[in-house]
Amino acid sequence: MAEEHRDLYYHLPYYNDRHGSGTAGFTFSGSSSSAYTPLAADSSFHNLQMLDPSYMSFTEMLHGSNDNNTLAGAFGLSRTSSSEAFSRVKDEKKSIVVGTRDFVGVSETPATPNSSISDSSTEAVGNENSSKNQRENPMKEAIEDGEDISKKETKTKNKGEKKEKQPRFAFMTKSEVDHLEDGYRWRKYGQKAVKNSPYPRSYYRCTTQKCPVKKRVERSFLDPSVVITTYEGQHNHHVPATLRGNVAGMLSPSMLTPSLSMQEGPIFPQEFLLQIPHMYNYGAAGSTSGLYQQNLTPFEQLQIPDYGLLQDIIPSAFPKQET
DNA sequence: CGAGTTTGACCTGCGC
DNA sequence: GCGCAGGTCAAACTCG
Repeated sequence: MAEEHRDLYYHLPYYNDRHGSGTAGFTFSGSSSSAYTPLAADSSFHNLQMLDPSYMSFTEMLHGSNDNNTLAGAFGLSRTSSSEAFSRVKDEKKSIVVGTRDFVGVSETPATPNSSISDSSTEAVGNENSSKNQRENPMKEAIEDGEDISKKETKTKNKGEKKEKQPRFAFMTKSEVDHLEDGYRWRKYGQKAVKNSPYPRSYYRCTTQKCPVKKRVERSFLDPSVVITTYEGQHNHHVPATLRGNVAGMLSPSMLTPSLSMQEGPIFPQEFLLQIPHMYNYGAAGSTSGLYQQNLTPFEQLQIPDYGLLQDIIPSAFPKQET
């Protein structure tokens, strides 16, 4: 009831603003609190709406040129109004936002909005619906990176243990490095070959005790320069001190502290901030390992395995080309 | 020696 | 029921 499964996929194409000069290539569609307006979409995801491009530098976004002083503002979310912002999302059956330039975000709400994170029975229903929706809806299937959520949840459900539905964030980042530094410490616990992709998928867990956060890292085979990082769950701790200096220095305290407030619900924007690849690591002077400076259309960036179906579903959103 | 990585085995769900 | 694919485990290994 209080919690629900949410998957948010943000596309962080690349980051030009290495030195915070305010010339970031990271932009959002829309502006201000409506930047990340969830769009009502029917169950087949055909109700996709292109938003008017309005640009905002990454730096501005991070430093709060928007209403709420955080990235949340850029997404139309804020620390104080995140529930409101998300409620806007969850009121919709499904939502998708596509920016017309450098940012593409897809937000999605659960098939069972009322399912509780701790209510296994409700969760079971949600699982069924989720699986069903995935089959019925290629978009959803693509977005959820196959059926891993339903699989996982069903798996745990069958074990008789209730496992929280973990919200997920996926970032697509142009990078030559697979494992993007994000301020947290991770332990790799698995690697699997991915079907239809020459690139393996790596599985990481946060090494902090009792922190449930996992992430998966894989590389798009259509555009090997794109790394897809999917975060699952929420950190219940701060960024490790050894890394915080690097990270926290770039973020306001308000961006850092709320990540602890699990009981207040997911604070995605803040987590998001801390998990933005490249913000600090590859922004370091002298780094040559990180980012391309070239421009890409969001559609080029979207052409990763799991998102390829977007092209079929919303052809108007993609330039014509053979894949 | 501890922390992290590698990698094959195992488990589970789904489609046929 | 079987095979496939995704996800996880855990022993062995590497590294600092």
